[in-house]
Amino acid sequence: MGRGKIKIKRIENSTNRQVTFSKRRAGLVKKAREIGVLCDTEVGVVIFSSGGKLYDYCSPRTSLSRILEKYQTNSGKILWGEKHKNLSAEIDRVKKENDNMQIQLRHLKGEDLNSLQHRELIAIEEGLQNGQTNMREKQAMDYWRMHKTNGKMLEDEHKILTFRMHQQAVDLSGRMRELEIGYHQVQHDRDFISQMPFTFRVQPNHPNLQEDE
Amino acid sequence: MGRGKIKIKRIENSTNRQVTFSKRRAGLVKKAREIGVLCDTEVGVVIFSSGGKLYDYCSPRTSLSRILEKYQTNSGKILWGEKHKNLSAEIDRVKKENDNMQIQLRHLKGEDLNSLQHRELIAIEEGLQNGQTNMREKQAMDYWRMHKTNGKMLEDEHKILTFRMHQQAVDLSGRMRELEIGYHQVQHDRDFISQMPFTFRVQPNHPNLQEDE
DNA sequence: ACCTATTAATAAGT
DNA sequence: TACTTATTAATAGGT
Repeated sequence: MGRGKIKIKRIENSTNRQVTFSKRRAGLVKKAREIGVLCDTEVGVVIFSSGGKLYDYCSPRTSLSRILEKYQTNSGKILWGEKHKNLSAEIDRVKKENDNMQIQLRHLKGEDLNSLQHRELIAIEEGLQNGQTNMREKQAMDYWRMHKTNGKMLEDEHKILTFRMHQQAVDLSGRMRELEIGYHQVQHDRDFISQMPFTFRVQPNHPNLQEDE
Repeated sequence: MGRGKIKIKRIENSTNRQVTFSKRRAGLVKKAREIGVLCDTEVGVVIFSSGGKLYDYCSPRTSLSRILEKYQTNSGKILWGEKHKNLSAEIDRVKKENDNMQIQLRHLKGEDLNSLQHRELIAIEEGLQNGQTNMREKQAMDYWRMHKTNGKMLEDEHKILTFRMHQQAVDLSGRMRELEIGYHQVQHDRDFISQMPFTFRVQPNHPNLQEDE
């Protein structure tokens, strides 16, 4: 890939060899970085120039020595001591925790959903609902406290608020049940609507549809 | 360098990620071999797939462990105490990451909200809404695919579904705006209702309240 | 695994 | 060592 094709054999001209080394070293490191990011992997590269100079690369969130150690553990060659292995194992353990949380976060943010089954989707949606319910309670509490502090809390309005929140909770849990049931009905039913999660059904008395009738 | 340009960021689709990993791993090793031959250098490459599997390459006439040893000797900085320190620091770093994610997760689940400011609460609620929107899109897609496969997809019902989802999105974003505005109004107003986030207000035409009128 | 349109790497020249 | 560009090499997306 250049002005001409070259054979993969030692470059005799030392200047050219040096230039090619610089360029290709940069290329190799770039490729290593890319595969690390694209494929979420740990990569380490060590290069000794013919002059004996050391160049290296390793993916972020780790270190070359850790990669090398992992290599030794994995390939069965033991050069370094036991205590360090313990530390390394601890790191692996914590990183695994880390990965799991990362996945959970992704799921809660609605990313990476394709790998999930219905059951799991339902669990996540439930989690989101709970989160929202809690958020709203917290916000309502804030309002309540604020107005109490200002001496402006009105009993009636608090009642309305409470009722409304209760109503929402009931509404939500009802929808969740409908959703779950919907997913487990027999699939060869002709009645599409009856299988649609309640969340998506058109409610006849919904304000935005009444006008269309 | 393919049918399309890609961004260098984690490939979300796990199948594609796997395929790309295989291809690029081969490419990386080829490049390593080439620079070794062309420039007469020793090269070592270590890759851990996200599944933890080890892949490596090292130039002929040597071995990875020899390269690693040379690396240690040459870089000299990896004395035992030093290495120990590095590992400990790594553990600390990863644990800190861990804690942060844990906090994020808690917040998304609606726990531990008292330490947050209104702005942050709003951001989190927005995140929850996005997550739900994505969830629902995914579920709607699943339904659509399912019924298409069964040959039972009815055009009209798909239209209703689409309309309903759009309506919900509009509804939600409207509520969010109302909520944010509500929080920043002057606090000494007598009118409690006007300060209440739209989310909590009683809507006169809500089906569950109409009966009470 | 294979195919190929496209992008990316780079050899040679300056 | 850095820049340019003609050319080859790598590979993304599809089958």
